[in-house]
Amino acid sequence: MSSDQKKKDITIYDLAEELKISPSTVSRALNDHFSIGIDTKEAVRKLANEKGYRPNGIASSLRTNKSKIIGIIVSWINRPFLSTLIAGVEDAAKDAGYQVIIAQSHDDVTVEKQNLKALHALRVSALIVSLAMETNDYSHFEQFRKSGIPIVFVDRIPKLENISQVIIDNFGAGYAATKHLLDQGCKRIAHFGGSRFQALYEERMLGYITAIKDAGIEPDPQIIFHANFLNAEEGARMAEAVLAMEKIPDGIFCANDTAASSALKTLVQRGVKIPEEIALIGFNNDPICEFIEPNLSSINHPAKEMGQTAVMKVLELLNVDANLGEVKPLETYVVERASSMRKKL
Amino acid sequence: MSSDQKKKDITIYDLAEELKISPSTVSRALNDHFSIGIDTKEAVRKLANEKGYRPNGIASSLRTNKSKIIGIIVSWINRPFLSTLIAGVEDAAKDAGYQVIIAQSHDDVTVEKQNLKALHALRVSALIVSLAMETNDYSHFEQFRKSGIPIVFVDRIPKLENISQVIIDNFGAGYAATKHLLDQGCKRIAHFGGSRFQALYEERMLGYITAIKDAGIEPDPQIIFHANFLNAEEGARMAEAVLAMEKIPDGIFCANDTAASSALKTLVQRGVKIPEEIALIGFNNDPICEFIEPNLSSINHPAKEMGQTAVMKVLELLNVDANLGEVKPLETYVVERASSMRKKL
DNA sequence: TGAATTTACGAAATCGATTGCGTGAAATTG
DNA sequence: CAATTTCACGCAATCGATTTCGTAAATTCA
Repeated sequence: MSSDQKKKDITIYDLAEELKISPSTVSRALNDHFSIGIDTKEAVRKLANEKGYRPNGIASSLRTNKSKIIGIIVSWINRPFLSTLIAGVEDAAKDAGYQVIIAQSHDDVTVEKQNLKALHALRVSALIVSLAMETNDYSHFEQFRKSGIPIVFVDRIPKLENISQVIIDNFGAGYAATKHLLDQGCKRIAHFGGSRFQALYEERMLGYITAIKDAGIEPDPQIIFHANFLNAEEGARMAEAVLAMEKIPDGIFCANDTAASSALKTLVQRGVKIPEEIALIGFNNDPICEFIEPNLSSINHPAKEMGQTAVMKVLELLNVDANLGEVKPLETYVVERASSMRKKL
Repeated sequence: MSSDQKKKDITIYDLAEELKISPSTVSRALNDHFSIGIDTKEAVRKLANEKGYRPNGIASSLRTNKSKIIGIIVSWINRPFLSTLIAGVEDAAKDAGYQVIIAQSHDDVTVEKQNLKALHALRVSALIVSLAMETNDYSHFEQFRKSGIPIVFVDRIPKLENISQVIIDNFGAGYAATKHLLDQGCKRIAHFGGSRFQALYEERMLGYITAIKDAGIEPDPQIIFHANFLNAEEGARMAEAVLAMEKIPDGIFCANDTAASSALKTLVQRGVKIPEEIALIGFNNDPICEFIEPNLSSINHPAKEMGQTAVMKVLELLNVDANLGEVKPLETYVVERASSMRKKL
């Protein structure tokens, strides 16, 4: 009610006028340009502070064609893994003076394209993307990249050459998870995998298959499942399918914790003894692992670190000295918990 | 490697030149202005499409002083409740043609202020804020509001008059949770509450106290705890404190699920029978409730709906017909699960 | 048919910060 | 002391879309 007059923002022109100098000088003073005298700089800063001057990022962006905004597209932000990744991105970005703008693809390629358009219109400085589950055509990104805006893919990356990416060693992780079950004495291990469009699930599966073979066991296609979203329902569904088999597996490697938790719950409800009858290991090391009973073994996925690394990549690309390429996957490791530990320590 | 020349974006000037009309006409045509002929509009749209024209949101923002961006500040985006709320905001915002930019305060007032500055510089159209835990001085928001940018507070709101907010009936929810425990036969109910700076925790506690009194029981300050962040560690710590008491409570109402889960886990580990010896109910209805054993009773908190409602409020304020005020709290309800159900159905 | 509208569009200013090019004055050099 | 450099700063264009103020041409009205 009081003085609700929309106070006009004060600009460098206001400062210039008051100090009897030119706007250019004010601008340079504020940006600590070398050609401006120290006293002038001081005076400008002081007044700017007094008058509560706030730079207009929009104007700056228009002129420089850089928005100081990093766009990020993920499927759903309210998944533990992705929200933690975003948290990492936001932290690292803030340190570098960037803001983060988010968009959800809802795992829908069409929406992904729309997001891309919207973020392009905003002239984001760079883009961090985790693909929608079924994205297997990447032309929309190509178009984006042509306008010179760096794109860094995380986790769910396209099958393309010459792109910037931050990933983990999915093959190795899949191998390690399976090896862990084998070490626990499992002889017939099922795999709950994700969409075959996503390289990362393919890799995990390959790791699984390789580990099986290395143990002298012939992989059985019958016990390799593929779910598109690996959500709770599908986890339960695959668990039911497993129980309905003649030769019930004695181990399950599930490519994500959401589905694994659901499967675990279903199995327990059916009276299956975990890990004695079926040993289970998930993927991601979501918080839920430590709360579900029995605690769920998993593969630790450095979500936050991944987000931070992606920002580093972005910064690297934003500077001219872009030394692309070096794809060094982040470290993962098996987190052993009750759901898979047949051999007590 | 191929044609990596940074293609210059095409502008309305390019379109204007090619069509031998003025940029103003192009602009109006694209915005479906009434004063432009139908054929001209068609022609412009067609060419714009062919040439792959993308509006420069930045330029538009500068001119109109509206960014079509909604800023959102929360403590940590990787909390189930908040990430779901943000998901709701993003969905509703997208439908209205807005993008969402996020910032994390990390529950630190200083960071919250920095976020505010950054978002102001970007000239966000509006702001949606959930306060940092310890924020009890609101002058930084006042300053922001003076520049005419609407702010809608969600969940953790300031103790101020005349603000836009989206909340739940925390008093009622606290009352209901406590009443539920009383109905289950609890006689001595402890409360794990949050920061006293936050009205919402105060309200929940008041609901708790009122319910206790209504049942003819005198509230005991000894069993009312206050945690600043209500995280896992504090949940465990408060559980330990409870067990160390002479007169151990037979019920606990915990103001958030993260702490409640941790407390539950601790209690189970200590051999306490849940719900027979201690009945427990949390708050938020996080996904974890259905996975922890025994399943955790909770208060359903409509996170997504809250986000969507906040955007509606924003839209309302962005139009002139701002009918402020009508603070109608969203609905909550008790979700009964094993952790509190002494009386089997 | 002359006057009043309506239709369809253009010229140019504007939003606020940045920046290439210049310039006068002081400082340095030979 | 003349010739250069170095300093410190101003002018004006620029980024791309929007918008106010006009205006010529087409249409309608009396």
